[in-house]
Amino acid sequence: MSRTDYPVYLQLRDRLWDWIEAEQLSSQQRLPSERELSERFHTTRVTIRQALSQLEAEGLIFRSNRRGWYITPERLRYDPSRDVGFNRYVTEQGFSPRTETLFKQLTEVPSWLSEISGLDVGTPIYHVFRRRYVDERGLLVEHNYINPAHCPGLLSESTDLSIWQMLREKYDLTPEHRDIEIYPLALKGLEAESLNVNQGAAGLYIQRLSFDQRGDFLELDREYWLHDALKISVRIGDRH
Amino acid sequence: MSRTDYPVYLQLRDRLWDWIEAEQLSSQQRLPSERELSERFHTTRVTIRQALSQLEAEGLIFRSNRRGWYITPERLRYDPSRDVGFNRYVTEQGFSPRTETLFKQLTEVPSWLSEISGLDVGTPIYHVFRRRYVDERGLLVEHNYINPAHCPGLLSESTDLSIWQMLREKYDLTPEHRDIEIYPLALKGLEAESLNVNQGAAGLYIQRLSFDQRGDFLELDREYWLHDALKISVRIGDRH
DNA sequence: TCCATAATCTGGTCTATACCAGATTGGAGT
DNA sequence: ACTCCAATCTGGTATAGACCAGATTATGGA
Repeated sequence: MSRTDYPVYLQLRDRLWDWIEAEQLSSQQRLPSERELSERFHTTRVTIRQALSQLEAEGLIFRSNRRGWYITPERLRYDPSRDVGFNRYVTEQGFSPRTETLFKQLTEVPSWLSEISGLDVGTPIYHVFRRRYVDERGLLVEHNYINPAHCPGLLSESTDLSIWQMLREKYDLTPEHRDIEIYPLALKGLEAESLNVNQGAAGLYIQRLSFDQRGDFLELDREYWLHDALKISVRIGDRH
Repeated sequence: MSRTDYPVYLQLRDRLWDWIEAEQLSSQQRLPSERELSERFHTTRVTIRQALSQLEAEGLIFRSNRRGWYITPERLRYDPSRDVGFNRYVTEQGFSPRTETLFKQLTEVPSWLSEISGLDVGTPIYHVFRRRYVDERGLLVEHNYINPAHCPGLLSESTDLSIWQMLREKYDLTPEHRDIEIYPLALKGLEAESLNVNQGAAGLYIQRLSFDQRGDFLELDREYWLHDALKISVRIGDRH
């Protein structure tokens, strides 16, 4: 029934898919090693790796550096237009969240940030770098750049929870409008290392630039997600 | 100056990047063949392909099936929350758009569409499948499912321009609210073939589900974009 | 029991080679 | 000039092997 000119690695993809279904492997479970799979399916490691990469691109499996291949959990639904914190999203969907602050510092506005925020180069700015987990899988890393003019002393607070909740409750800050950018990219450098993926792994970039009522810059959020980790879901035009 | 434990294919990536800059290759220009590059950089074709794939993931170059590698054009800015037609977007940004209708038909609502639209299974529905180009590069394919109850005779119109414009001007239809979903996926089957990319090539999926004031289903739009083709850009909360 | 270390297992990288199929090109014949 | 077809060029697929580095596991001594 299968087309004979169908490449071996795509046939293997289908057989692996079926095998995973038959074995009822579930979220975060480990597959047999590449060597074992290549024997079981009578092919070479190179070809089995091509098939595995295919399933990886499709989001069925993911790799953990030099540890093996695992079944990808369900995507997290995510609405970047809302201020709801990450932790609430995750728990609402029945997962367990965790946030790690990798570093936080007071630094100076670089030129690229000056261009999009309107702040002068060299102005003080908070910079927080965090990693977020769902069910102990690191799904994204996030850079927050926050205008200290509106929230002095922020860095002495804990940043392992929602920054927006803190800004709202402690400093009475709410964004009036936002510029959001989203596009696929390759995870590289610090972001790839922090997420324990290969250089060039597929990712999704989400940037949120927030301003207050006076048009002053409040915060910039740059998120780097694993490509298979989320499903953006937004409702537009519904006021109730 | 380079770390000695840096893998060869990443070093090659850097050298290729520099070489492309030095040669001032620009949008849609072709690179030398893989065999030529592997000689020029004193390595094998397999390794040069790894480096090329890296640059492909980063969006610097793209491949055209069995023709060669080309420089990726700038990303198209795109706001899926607005009703502005594709053609207008593209021309506003200085590119030339083109749309091809691959097929259009009157069919029946399948179960998956019934679940998200609220229409009964088997209800008549228009189905249009189109391919969109920017500067003669096919960037996306798109499935439109339109409720014929609101726009009888739509299929006899030309569908090579904006469907929304037609719905608005000819049938006085405007969506009251929309559910939008966005996530990265692998392009497969019909979508991969229509875009002339390999099975499993990285892509971005955008789905828009539109309802009218009464909450009736108007239209479903499922777009499959090349991963390097667009940058989603949305402004939220700004009423002026 | 604990901890340091060695053996082992895993995916990651790389070479060298071969053949295939689709796309392009060049030339012969009209 | 034009058309058709064969030669050639391209990336795509596949084999068989090798070695590396990080992660895990087993082991043996304190």
